[in-house]
Amino acid sequence: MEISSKYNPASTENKWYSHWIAKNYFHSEPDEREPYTIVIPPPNVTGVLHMGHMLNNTIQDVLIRRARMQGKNACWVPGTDHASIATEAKVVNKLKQEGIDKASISRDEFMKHAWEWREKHGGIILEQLKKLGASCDWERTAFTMDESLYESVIEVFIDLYDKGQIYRGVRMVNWDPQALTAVSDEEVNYKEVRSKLYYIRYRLADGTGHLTIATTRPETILGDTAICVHPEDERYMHLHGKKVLVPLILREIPVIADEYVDREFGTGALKITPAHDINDYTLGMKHKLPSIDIFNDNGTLSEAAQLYVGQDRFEVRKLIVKQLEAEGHIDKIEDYTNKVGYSERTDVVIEPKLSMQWFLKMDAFAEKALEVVEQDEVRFHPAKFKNIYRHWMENVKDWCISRQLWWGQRIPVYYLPNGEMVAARNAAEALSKANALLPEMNLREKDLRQDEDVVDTWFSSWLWPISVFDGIRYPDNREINYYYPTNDLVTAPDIIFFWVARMIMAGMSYRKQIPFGNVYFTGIVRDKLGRKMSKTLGNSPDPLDLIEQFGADGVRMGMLLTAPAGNDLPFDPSLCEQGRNFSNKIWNALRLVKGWHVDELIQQPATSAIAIDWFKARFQQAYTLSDEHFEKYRLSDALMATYKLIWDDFCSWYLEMIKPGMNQPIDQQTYNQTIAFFEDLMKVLHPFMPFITEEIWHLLEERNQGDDIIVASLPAQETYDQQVLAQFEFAEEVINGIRKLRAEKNMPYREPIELLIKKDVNEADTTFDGIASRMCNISKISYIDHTPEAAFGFVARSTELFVPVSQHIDTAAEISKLNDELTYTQGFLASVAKKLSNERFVAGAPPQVVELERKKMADAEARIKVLIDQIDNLSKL
RNA sequence: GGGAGUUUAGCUCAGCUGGUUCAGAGCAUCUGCCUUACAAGCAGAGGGUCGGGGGUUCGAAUCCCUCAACUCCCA
Repeated sequence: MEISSKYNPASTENKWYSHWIAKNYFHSEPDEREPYTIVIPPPNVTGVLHMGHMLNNTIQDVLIRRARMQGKNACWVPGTDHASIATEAKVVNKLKQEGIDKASISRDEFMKHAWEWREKHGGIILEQLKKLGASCDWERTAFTMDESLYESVIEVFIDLYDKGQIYRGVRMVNWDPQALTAVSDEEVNYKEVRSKLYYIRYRLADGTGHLTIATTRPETILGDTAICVHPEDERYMHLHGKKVLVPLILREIPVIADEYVDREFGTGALKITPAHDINDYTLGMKHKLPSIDIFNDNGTLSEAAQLYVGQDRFEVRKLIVKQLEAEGHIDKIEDYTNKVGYSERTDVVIEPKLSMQWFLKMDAFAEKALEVVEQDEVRFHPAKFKNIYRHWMENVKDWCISRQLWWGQRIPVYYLPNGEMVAARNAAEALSKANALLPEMNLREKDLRQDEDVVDTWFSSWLWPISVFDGIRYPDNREINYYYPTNDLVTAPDIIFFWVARMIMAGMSYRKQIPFGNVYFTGIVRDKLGRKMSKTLGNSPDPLDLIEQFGADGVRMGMLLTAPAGNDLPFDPSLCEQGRNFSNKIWNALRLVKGWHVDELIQQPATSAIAIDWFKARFQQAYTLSDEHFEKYRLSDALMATYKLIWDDFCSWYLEMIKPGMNQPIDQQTYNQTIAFFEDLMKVLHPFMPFITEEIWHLLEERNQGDDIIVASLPAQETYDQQVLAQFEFAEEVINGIRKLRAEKNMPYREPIELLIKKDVNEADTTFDGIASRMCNISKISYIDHTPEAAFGFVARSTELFVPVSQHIDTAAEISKLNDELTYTQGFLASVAKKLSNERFVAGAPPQVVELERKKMADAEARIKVLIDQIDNLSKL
């Protein structure tokens, strides 16, 4: 068979992905097998694949593929969320470019445009996942605006509304003046910015002087309704109850006292703008202050501001400072660093704003959701995230779920003419509910008005593990009963509250069951400078470019190796190189093995039989280790164990042990066993590197239809021979000793050497002698009882070994080296002896530990004797 | 300001409930090799006072205290 000398990922990857799809291997239907389910954390439908997704989905694919090969019914549900703010912004923009103003079209028309946009641009990210090898059940692809998911959201809203858990109220919300909607606390990013602290004078109304306050937002003075000082602040005692005048507009406002004020900050006098600051709002409530909202929804000043009406808030800041200065109100201006909230969606500065919104009460949800995590019913990996989760749950605030948008599930609340409300699936149902409520009014459909807003996107995502199986609308359907609860959720830690927490809440509430058993928190992918990768920074490599460069397998491996759970991942594209190199290594091993020709007539060499025994044991040992790592969700360690098994044990050791001589045939038995090993290795590696393993699977042997590695069973776990592993360890020490000797003494591998072992052959373990001979090009191994002259010696364990040489030995150098080792060993002995002579140690330490120390002492003594002998012998030369 | 976490080799990280002279892995580095599977490779080697200080203990990277630096979350 002709096998190309370089592995070509691109063609291989497309070929096998199509094959898997054609065979429908990714699809799952409920059956009698044990289910293994993952629901994808739905990416934003407007998104494109970034490094975080790559990491996240690689991990999910590893878990899913492994489960599939374990014989479970593996089901990975893909999908996207509708990202109301982001998508609406895109659609509005697109319309604007076409000369259409959103305000000029109807809600229905807008929705039509939005769906068009989604058909055209949505789901790019899912296509990209295929390049990565993601084995999602594409037939199950879900979207949060799909009819069944949409209706589920409405059902849940109505249910919660009817239970009184959803309420409407005026609250200070995070207002996004660009998207023209409220956003949740979790959608505000606080950034440190350099700004100014303005010291502004307010004249006393009685003309007896003035009072200076400090603020970062001078434009908001127009909304001031009080000045607050600390009650015990002596500087201001005399002002309590007096009035001051707001500069420029000369509104009279009181000076109040409250312990909230930090006397150290600024001048110790705080201006209070209840409509535009959350703390001021609280104070305003407490002191019954009026609240003057000076901003329009788009961030310009309103009539209530009296000045600068219609101008933008940041523009006004500049203008008002000038005017204040001109009129002598500015005391001084200092540089100042503070944190300002930005909208995660539009990146504009959030304006705290009072508005009427819908809220969901959280406390009842939080209690149960906390409990299941505390009790490890839902397990977090790594567990440290439990603390963060607990802290949030214990301080959880009601969830603002309304958004002033059209793209999303419209709030199913209908207002009656008298101001009462009903929640209903549709207008007809609302009408009948309304008439039941107010029979005497004889209402008609046109008397009802539905709320204009939609619910937060996360209000659909939190139902995701249930709604993708339609478990809200049909709580007893076959799918939800089979697939729920799902097994693992893989996500980045920054959205632990967005939905890990809320999915658990929804699960406990609507299924009385956890939504998933394990949550794997990935790291956040950062660049070399430690910055989060983002489109705005432009510091993220294009994942598809990487795949092209290193192959999907290479990229997958590069990401996994350096990404222990929960640790940030400083990404460097060269990491993928390691993955690519590994692919190539495997490919070359295949070329070697498939290059042999088999002679059925020749006997299996004894060395090959031993090599096979050893590798069998070694394989099981590493396989077990890798499995243990999986149990702990330490995927990078599991991969590393497999990597070393293949590269070091299989390629560097095993293949070298059994490799026939140049142009020599190999015996049938060894060949078959080697192919079998290769197959097992590919199976174990498959979840990590699906493409190359499938390719090699098919190159190793002719396969029947349907005999594909993706659906093969993982090798069985067996107990293994510990003894042969121990024997090998000694052989390895000997071989390494010889290699080192050759390197140091410039003895090329080509030249055969003799090996003399100072040991009684009847006591020696000669199992690996043949293998050592092959690997080190040893012409003869002899067991001797004396120390030979003119030979380089070295020690493995407490056995002396020698390689006779013809050339001159630098005895002084040899002796010096032996002396170094002697010193070290003597030091070691001393430390052990000290320990053992300490009665408190012998009495206090557990017997096994003491026993171990005794053995160490005996070994060290034997080794010292050997070393001294050697030095003596060399000295005689 | 409140909370959590991190600090071990040049880099990224392992080191579980103290116990081999325990300090380890991968990558990177250095040296020697184009040994017919592989230079995307082979064979060797070097490299760390486990953030600083103090304590508990027969024994501390591991437990306690303290200081410092960094990161994240919340306000």
